[in-house]
Amino acid sequence: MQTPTLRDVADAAGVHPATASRALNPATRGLVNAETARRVIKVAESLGYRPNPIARGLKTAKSGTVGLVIPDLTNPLFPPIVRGIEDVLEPAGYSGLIVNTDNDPHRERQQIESLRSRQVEGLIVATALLDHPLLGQLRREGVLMVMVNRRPESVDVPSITPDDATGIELAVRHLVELGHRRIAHLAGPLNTSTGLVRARAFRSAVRDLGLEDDPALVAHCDYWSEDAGAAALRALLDSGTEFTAVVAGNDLIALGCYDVFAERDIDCPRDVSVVGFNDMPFLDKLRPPLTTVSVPHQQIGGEAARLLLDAIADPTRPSRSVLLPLTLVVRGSTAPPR
Amino acid sequence: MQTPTLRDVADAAGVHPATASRALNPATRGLVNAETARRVIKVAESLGYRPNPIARGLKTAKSGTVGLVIPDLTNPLFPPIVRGIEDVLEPAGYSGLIVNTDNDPHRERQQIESLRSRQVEGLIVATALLDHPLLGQLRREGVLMVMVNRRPESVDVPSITPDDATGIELAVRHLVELGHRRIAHLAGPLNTSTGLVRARAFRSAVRDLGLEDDPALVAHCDYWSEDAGAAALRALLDSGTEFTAVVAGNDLIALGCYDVFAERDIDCPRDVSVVGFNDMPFLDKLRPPLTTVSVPHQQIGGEAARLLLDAIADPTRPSRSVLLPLTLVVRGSTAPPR
DNA sequence: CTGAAAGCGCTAACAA
DNA sequence: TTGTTAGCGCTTTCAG
Repeated sequence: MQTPTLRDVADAAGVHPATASRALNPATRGLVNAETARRVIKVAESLGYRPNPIARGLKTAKSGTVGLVIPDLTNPLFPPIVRGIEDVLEPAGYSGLIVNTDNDPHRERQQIESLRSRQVEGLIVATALLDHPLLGQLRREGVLMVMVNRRPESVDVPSITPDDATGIELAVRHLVELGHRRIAHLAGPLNTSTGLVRARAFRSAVRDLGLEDDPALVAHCDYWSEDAGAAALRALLDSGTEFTAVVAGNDLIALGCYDVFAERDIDCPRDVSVVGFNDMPFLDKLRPPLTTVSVPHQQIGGEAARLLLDAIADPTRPSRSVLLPLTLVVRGSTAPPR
Repeated sequence: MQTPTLRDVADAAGVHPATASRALNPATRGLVNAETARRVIKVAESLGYRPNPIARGLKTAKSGTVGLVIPDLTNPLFPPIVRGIEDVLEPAGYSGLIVNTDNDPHRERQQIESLRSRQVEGLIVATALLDHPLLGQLRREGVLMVMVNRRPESVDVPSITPDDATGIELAVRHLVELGHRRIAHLAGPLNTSTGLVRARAFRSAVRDLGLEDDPALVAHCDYWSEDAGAAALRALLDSGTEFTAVVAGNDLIALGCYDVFAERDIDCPRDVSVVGFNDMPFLDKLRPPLTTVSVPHQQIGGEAARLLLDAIADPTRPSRSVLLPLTLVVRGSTAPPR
């Protein structure tokens, strides 16, 4: 036998499908005689009835799904975020449809198209391209959205972001307290909001802590990758600029530094200290274990999902944004300068 | 205006909705006058029409979704698998619904329930519990399934698995060629098929390569975790059994060994060589970089998705299983014994 | 409190 | 080749 439908339940219970529907839906159960309701429920159970959310969705125009737009699930940043999202969506009866954009605007457009046609009720967007025309367009078309890890500049969209500025300050302060005076920054790509925010935060932290704000101490990476980090550090080293510590734009960039250290026989942390950003898994297994700013990714995902569910429940509610506090995890890659 | 429906397109093109439907669907386009078809398509485009797969699904009893059942997305094993799956599903017009079971059988049951009620057309299951009664039940109820990373013993279900046995042999052979004679194995949990297969493969590889098959050289880990790996290695060390190399059940267990090496001042690879399994990201950044058996996770995911799509296309096709070849990645954690 | 009837958006017979 | 009709499984008016 096929999976039973509402009709089957109604027939078996000797009621009209509409009555069965009301009895089975907790929200409308009150409209029905308690006795009848009980009977319907029992029959439904014995038949192994499970409502078909697709059919329900067709009627109610709610799909029970939301789209998760991420660059690449394979980037260790995202799995915890996705997990945090799912853990909040699931008990609310929602599920997430993941798409990977590889940061390709064309692909992103396409994927979002596809999500919309699948009738997602909202979007959680974790792609980091700045100034996206698509963003405003979606906004205007009334697509509910929450931004993760990035605060849109021009558009009024709820967002949930780590407090990057404070995180960077934590890193710089830690180095200053160890006695460092010449601290370099390997900034992430400046066309990403994260890269920009962290680079700005670095310079103001340096000034606030009474160090000289020397532009020569900031190098830029073209990508958030080990290779780009290594290249930037090499350039910095080759420029002859003196420094005793590095604040990397993220952990991958910091890993690139490790490669250069091996290559040039530089002893970390004795010659140079390094601080990363994100606290990816297994950083404690590196030699030396990487000191880094820890970002609560799973919590970020959870908050994002909550924000979106709120927006779905009441689309008129003004858009709220959340800034999550970060912590510094001190490990072995930082030490006093010698 | 709301998003246009097929009706709107039909009206605007001056045809019946059914005609519009035929014109828009590539599969049935042949049934319609080429001229008319072109017109309908143009109108659809200009209106920004996008078909509603939910409504379509209600009619055709196909949801265009498949369920991905994994233990925990946060485990670095799974993101590449999921990515591989999505990359195959997407061009086929399908998308994946991910659920995390945390290896809790109750939760798993529940999640699969929920997936089924969402009308997924099939399941890709990557959870590793052996001998699952649920499995047979689903099978009997005609749920299409593909197993990833594990070959179900009793039930006839298509599966796609890495060739663990050969992988282990690769590892053991490498160590033997380096001159090791007393090689230990830190086996994963024996209630997982992976743990079992690798442990068996280890013993037969040892015999095949002419070493003594000493049971004292095999220790068992209760979990696939660093802590369990560390505990197992400590126990082995404390037992007084002599060995110069370790084949770890997976990379996490190998990482646990690194912790013990640090703790007990053991020099890897001079005192003890270690081989991992899986080739997780960033293993090359460890000190020493971990030699490990590389598993093509993304490809595994892709194959699994293909298998499932095949089964969906023709459910009567006999179930095929795939064994993917592995390679050994030699890094710095293995060296001749001293 | 319950039933009747209509319809969400689409597709698949069947008829013309 | 196109239109008609019916219906996927469910919810939601509106009567009764």
